[in-house]
Amino acid sequence: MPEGHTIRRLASEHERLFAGTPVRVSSPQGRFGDARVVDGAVLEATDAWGKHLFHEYAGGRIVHVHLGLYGTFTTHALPAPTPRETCRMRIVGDDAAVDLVGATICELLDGGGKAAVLARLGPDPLRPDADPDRAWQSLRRRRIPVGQALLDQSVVAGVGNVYRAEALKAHGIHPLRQASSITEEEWRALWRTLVRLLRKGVREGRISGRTIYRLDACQTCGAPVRRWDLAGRWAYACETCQPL
DNA sequence: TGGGCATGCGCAA
DNA sequence: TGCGCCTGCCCAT
Repeated sequence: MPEGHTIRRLASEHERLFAGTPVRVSSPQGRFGDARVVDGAVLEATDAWGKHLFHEYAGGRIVHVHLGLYGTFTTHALPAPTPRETCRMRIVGDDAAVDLVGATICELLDGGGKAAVLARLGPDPLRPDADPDRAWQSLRRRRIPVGQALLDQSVVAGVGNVYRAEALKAHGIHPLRQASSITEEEWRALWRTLVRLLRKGVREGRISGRTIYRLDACQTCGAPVRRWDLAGRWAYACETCQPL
């Protein structure tokens, strides 16, 4: 379930479990060979930006994780069970262990590497320092549908298919409207909704209260939900609530 | 019990 | 443009 709210929760949990103490880091599967570089190091802090998670170790070593579509972290009490064969990274601390499987990215970076990742990302609605105007400046120049632009992580970071569908629906905006046609007022309202929905997702640990995403009928008016392929991802709209 | 699908993204072709 | 990643969930059988 990895949209931005999931990553934020993982960052908080991992910081609570491990921050300030040395941890054992390994790669039972073997595909994260650089695990040995941080094995035994102190995890100083965690950070989340959009769908990207960072474990920041002493000495400027940073482990960067992106879960992709079906990567997951699981947390175990100690003693941790034997890791499954596909476990990309295991972290063991004083009180708990976490296992990572199925991730798209699990790599070692330095500060410059992290900066390069962040440079490709737009503002994250979950971050207090996020600048929605940066996203607006980016959005208004795009000659693509607004639904496509909202999934572009260089415009806004952390929004996935569910939040895209629900946020546009909440404001009666059809996903196929041109990004450049969105007014500044509409964008500010959309941003506030993204902040509200993502924060709710962090609080609840899941995305609740869907009104169109993967539903047959609009929960507002009962009209059938239209679904079509938009740049390789399913898009959803109630064409009564969101006229084009 | 097993097939299909997906809240994502990078890369090869 | 389509595949690989390699899991969890839902649904048909």
